[in-house]
Amino acid sequence: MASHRIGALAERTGTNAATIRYYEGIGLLPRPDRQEGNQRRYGDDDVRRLTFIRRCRDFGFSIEQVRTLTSLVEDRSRSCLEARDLAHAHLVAVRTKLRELRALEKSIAQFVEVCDAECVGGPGPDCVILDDLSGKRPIASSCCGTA
Amino acid sequence: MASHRIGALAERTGTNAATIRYYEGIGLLPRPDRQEGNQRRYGDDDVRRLTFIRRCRDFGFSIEQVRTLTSLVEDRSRSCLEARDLAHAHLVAVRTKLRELRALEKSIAQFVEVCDAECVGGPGPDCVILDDLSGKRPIASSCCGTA
DNA sequence: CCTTGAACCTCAAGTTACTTCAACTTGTAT
DNA sequence: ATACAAGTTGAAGTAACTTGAGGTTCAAGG
Repeated sequence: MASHRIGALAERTGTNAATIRYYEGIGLLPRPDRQEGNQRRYGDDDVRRLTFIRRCRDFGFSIEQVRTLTSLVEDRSRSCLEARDLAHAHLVAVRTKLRELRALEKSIAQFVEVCDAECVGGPGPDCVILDDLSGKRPIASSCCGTA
Repeated sequence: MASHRIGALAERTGTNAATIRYYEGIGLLPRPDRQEGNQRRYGDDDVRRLTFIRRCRDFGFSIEQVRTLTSLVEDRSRSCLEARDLAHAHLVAVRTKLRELRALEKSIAQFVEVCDAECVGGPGPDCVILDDLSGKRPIASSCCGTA
């Protein structure tokens, strides 16, 4: 049985040690055994569990959602379909965000392009390209006229 | 000149009224005029500005980053090239976020797919798809065997 | 054996970006 | 006139951590 101290667990899972203690505090991780000098000792199960938690968090699940998911992992009498539904709901949210982000990327890229094309002669106080970002006018038109 | 009260501005921009007051408090939005009874009145400029802020926030830019961007929009004496550079830096950030989000979408979708494919016969106590998330095994394989 | 420095401990407070609440005032519709 | 929705303020609460203070414990070198 591999036994890790908090630093090793932290490194293995890419988690801050303080965050591990925090998770223990809120009951997301079980209280581990302690060695002689009161230091926490973790086993491979803990590595797996924390990896799972971190991955879910990275995926944007809230702590409460992760709690639900881990309880599903723990309690096999409950349906894996429940997990599927949770993941599916999350997928929908991710896809919405993705669509919006793509639109944003497009408009910023366009903005930068216009800048490159029209600001080369040097900027002026009447440059209007900043209006683009605030939606004052549609992107692309004249820019940087020196008064 | 269209003049909105806080509720109208909130609805138009998809922002909580409390958040609007909060933005005012931290100086992200200018203090608006007040009507007779001390209620805030906003114009179309405010609608645009808040729309811009919300858009940036939705895409993960911090309040401080948004502050920089809006100051560029506001202060015309500064170079539009500065705005270009900032926008370009933001574009890089957005693209990174996009990549991450796409990867996320892919893995959640895959997870849901595996669930759909393998859990249709009904879940069992030995369902192992949850192991996928904890990294016990690679995604995709048998699932939900009823003991 | 002793010391030194990294890693660990606890508990408290700080951070970001809001949201919620209480207690009150104003605006609007019947 | 009377509701009642929408607005006001200031303070406190929330999520999910992070940072800090002040004190142990552990592993290595002299």
